[in-house]
Amino acid sequence: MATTLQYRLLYDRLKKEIVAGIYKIGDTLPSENDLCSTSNLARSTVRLALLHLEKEGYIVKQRGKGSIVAAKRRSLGVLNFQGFSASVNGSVTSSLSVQVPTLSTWPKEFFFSLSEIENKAGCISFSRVRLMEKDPVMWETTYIPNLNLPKFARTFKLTNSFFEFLAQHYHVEITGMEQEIRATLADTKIAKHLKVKRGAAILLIFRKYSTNRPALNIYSMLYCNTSKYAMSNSNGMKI
Amino acid sequence: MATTLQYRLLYDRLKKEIVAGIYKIGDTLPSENDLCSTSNLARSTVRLALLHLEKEGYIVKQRGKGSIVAAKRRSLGVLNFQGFSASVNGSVTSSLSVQVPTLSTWPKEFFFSLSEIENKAGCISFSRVRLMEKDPVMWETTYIPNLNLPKFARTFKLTNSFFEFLAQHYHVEITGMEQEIRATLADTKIAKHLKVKRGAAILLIFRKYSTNRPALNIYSMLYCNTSKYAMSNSNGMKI
DNA sequence: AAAAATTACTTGTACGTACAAGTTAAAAAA
DNA sequence: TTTTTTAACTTGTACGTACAAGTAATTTTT
Repeated sequence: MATTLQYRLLYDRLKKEIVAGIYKIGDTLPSENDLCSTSNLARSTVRLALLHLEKEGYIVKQRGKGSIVAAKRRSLGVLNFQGFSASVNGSVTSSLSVQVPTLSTWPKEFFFSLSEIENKAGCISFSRVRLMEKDPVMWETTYIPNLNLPKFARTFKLTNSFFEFLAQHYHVEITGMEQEIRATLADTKIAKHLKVKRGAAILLIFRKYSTNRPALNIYSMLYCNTSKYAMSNSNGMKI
Repeated sequence: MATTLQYRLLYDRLKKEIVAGIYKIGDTLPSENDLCSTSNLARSTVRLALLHLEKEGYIVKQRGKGSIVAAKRRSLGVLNFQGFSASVNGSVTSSLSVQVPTLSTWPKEFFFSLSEIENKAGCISFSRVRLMEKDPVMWETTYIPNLNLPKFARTFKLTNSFFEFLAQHYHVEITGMEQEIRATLADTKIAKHLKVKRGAAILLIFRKYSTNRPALNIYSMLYCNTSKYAMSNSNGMKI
């Protein structure tokens, strides 16, 4: 259903024209009064449209000057906190399998403390390397407690999006995330997987995702080569 | 100079009352019409005040219901050493001054692209080293455009909290943050400030904070020694 | 007793007017 | 030519009216 809200229509039109490059970064939009007359709207309605454009970072308003088209915040690179496949914008990404899903016990000295239930359930783990433009940039090992996820190890394919798979097959939704970030030096194993020299600077991230199943947390350990692509949060994160 | 803007006065009053706990989280503020009559303002003026409160996360508006006091979003995605400013947990933290606030031009090849306005305004920068239990763990350089922040360079003391200072003296509130994270190797300068060996693994973070002043962004560059303390987001980040 | 309709609230959209305040370029004065 | 003033723009604030649309409790109907 298409909206018939006047400010929405103007907002959509201007946004389209900015995205299409009709108004370029640094350009000033037509003044509010101009927009009023050309679109036959009251100024308050025009201002409402501009307010939303500003809120989303398409323009910056300056008293006495006008509404200036801004460089919309978009992630330069790579991995945001929402998961690899979700954040793609233009770059070619893919995955290499390192270890297919395997049921075992939890590693000793695990990087997050586990609940008794998780501990008893045992651990499914798998490992893959992520590529950006054919460069390996991230080596990711994921650990899940083996809690009521029938047939997971057999049916999950490493080329799939893990979180989408969980949502579709088990109705598991991610509700939160904690992480610890360190810098470390590449050892032989890391060097091999990420194709860097031993002693290169590597980003090391431990993550704990909580889900809508209270006992089910997902853990992951990431080694990242940030020499070419940085880790970033895609768009102005609210704090 | 105290402002005489009507919406500002109402905004300040409501904000104070929220912070003071007169309106608690989950409470609904008086309706827009109530605020109109009690404060003798037009509804558009009242809405302007509420708009600003909403933008800064003090309230959430819901059509048909009202303006509901929200838990102000605080440092959800901000990576930090456990124990700095927000989430103190016993650790003794302090700051060492490296460079007091200085007005100059922006560094060439700045890590974020600057707007024309920011570029012309020039740059105030300062630099400090953060300690955890007497260990230097972070070397932070902050860059601010010199935009309508009178006397900043002289009055800001490096032992103060920078964001609190901005809020108190200039009504500047942080509304968002973007960051880029890399791993790098310590050079001589980093080694000296963080007391590590050259070639040690160092976390490098570029941040861009946006504020309630559309043209005013705050930039900072952080070198972190994560060998003893990791960076983490304090509480389960909503994703 | 349960379902439907009404009513009284809430915020959202849209119209209008008027003046204040910041910016910039052109015109006037030095 | 240089400086100052003016004028013509821009967005910001503040007032007003009217109705649409969502919410929730009450009243009416079934």
